[in-house]
Amino acid sequence: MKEKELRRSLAVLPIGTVMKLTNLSARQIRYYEEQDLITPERNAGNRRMFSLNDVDRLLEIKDYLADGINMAGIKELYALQQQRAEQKQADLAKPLTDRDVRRILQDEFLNLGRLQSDKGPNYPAH
Amino acid sequence: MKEKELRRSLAVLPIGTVMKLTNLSARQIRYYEEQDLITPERNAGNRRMFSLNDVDRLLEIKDYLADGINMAGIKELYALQQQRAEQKQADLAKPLTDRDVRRILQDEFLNLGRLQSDKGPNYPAH
DNA sequence: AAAAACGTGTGATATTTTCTAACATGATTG
DNA sequence: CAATCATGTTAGAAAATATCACACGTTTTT
Repeated sequence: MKEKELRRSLAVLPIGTVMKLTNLSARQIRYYEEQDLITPERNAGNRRMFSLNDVDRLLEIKDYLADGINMAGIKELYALQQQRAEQKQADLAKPLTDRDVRRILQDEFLNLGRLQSDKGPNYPAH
Repeated sequence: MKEKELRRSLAVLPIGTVMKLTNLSARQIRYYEEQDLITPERNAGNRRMFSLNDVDRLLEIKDYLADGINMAGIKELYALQQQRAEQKQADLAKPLTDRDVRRILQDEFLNLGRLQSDKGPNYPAH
């Protein structure tokens, strides 16, 4: 699935194509960029070049706008989404620190203790 | 798989993008079109617009040329390939005519007859 | 060998596309 | 009502692309 993501993020489309694909005006597309909702690349001649991901996002933006959400709201949505993605990435990167390991082990011992002693008559099932 | 094919045949790329993607010069790309090896679409302003399939084909053409096949040869290859695709399509469209059915049945009967009589000592195995 | 055909590079010129920047505008919103 | 939002429109400049013609080194034909 890595190759596909690469393809989808390749900046190969000029604004004219994106206009047709999204039914947005050049003005709208540039404005959304100004609002940091998308960040198309630039080629050597300063022309904006868009990826399929950009097109997807523009279509999303259209939907959000149709739902009455304004630019600021959409930007906020993407910021949150971005944060969550980063967190997930970080979690994957270093799955367990030493502290995590110690904490987890300690928890297990605590549970062990609880299971073998201290079982009163109303000890919760399982 | 129909949606994917649609995407791959969408003419969305300008020649500049295709040049980068294929490492071919504009001259080469236009010449290959002149030789009917590709047929990019044109937008309202007469600019060539290419699909991902076009890019694939251009890369193929590059390979063929590197292998020493000339334009005419490549054109022939594609013509044959095209013919086979059409035939396959036709076969799928009307899988069996009445005549086919009768012929196939007759073949089976013939084979039956051969199996049950006429088996000499050297009858081929299977 | 001379001539012709191939595949490509290059240059000139015209047209189209895209860029930025500015001003305009109807619809909210404070 | 004044300000902000989201978009349209226009102007002028730069970039990308189109066609056409000529050049040129390599095969292929005659």
